[in-house]
Amino acid sequence: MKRVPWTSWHPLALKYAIPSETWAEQLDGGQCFRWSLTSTGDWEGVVGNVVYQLRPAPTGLQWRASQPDQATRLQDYFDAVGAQGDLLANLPWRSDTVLAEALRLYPGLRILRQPADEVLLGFLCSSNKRILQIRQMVAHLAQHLGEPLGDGHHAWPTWSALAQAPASVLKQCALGYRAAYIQGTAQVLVRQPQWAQEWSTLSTPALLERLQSLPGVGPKVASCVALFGFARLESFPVDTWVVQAMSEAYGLKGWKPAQLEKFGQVHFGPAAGLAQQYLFSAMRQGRLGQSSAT
DNA sequence: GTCCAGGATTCAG
DNA sequence: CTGAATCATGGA
Repeated sequence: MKRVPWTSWHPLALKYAIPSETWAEQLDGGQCFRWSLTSTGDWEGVVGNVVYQLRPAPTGLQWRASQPDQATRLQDYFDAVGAQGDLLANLPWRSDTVLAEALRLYPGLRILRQPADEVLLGFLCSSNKRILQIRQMVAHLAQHLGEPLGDGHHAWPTWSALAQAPASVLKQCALGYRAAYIQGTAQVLVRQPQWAQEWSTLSTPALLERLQSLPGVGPKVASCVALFGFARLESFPVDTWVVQAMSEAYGLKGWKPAQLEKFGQVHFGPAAGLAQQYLFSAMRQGRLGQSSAT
């Protein structure tokens, strides 16, 4: 088996650091699905057709990649310039003790700027599944349909490969009823290779509508793709955990997802999606108290 | 064996 | 339009 042609190690300078207690939630907290903690304590993951490794060092965070010239790409992925960190100041944590607690639990947590194709494929797998199983489905898809990158790693499969995949191969990926969603969406997007770039010019409401025209994409998945894949930070995905958080910690019992989405965007403002990620993480890990918010 | 999952779609009323 | 049933699979 061919080996990963690693570059040398490079420093990764972040305006706002991601401390050690946040890394697991940052890279394995349900917004991305292809990072893993290695036996040596480093993080290893695939973005696009590139394998990356991250490791702490005495001089700071370091990374290397399976291809050269990835510095700009990785800096963008982790919002190295700190645009989101600056937005945190505008969230209502001064008056919202629930949010304040969630922010305190995961210092430095941010919305990764992932390729839209990967977010869409990942969340097409997400319906009615736990994060562990989403990871497994995506790993299977990459293994069977993605380009080999060395040492057993595989690139994300292209929509073309997904559209042409035999049913027997999709069956091995344990997608369940989501296989039809994935192949249906692939068959649409393979004819629009520039879809992400073209749709990126749409307003957020128009983008959400376009996304929901794809098979297997409803309100929640569209909201996640807009947030994680198109950097629409005002997007406020409402999943089972957010429903629970809003019900228990904010007293919004019985509210429907669409109502909670509206509430979130009004209450949290232009960076509602960022707030959502903190609340999601805290709730999912059972660390969100029941103190009331105003 | 039972229950349920970062929901979407289809169907009944 | 709203709410319920259905969907395929595997981990807990």
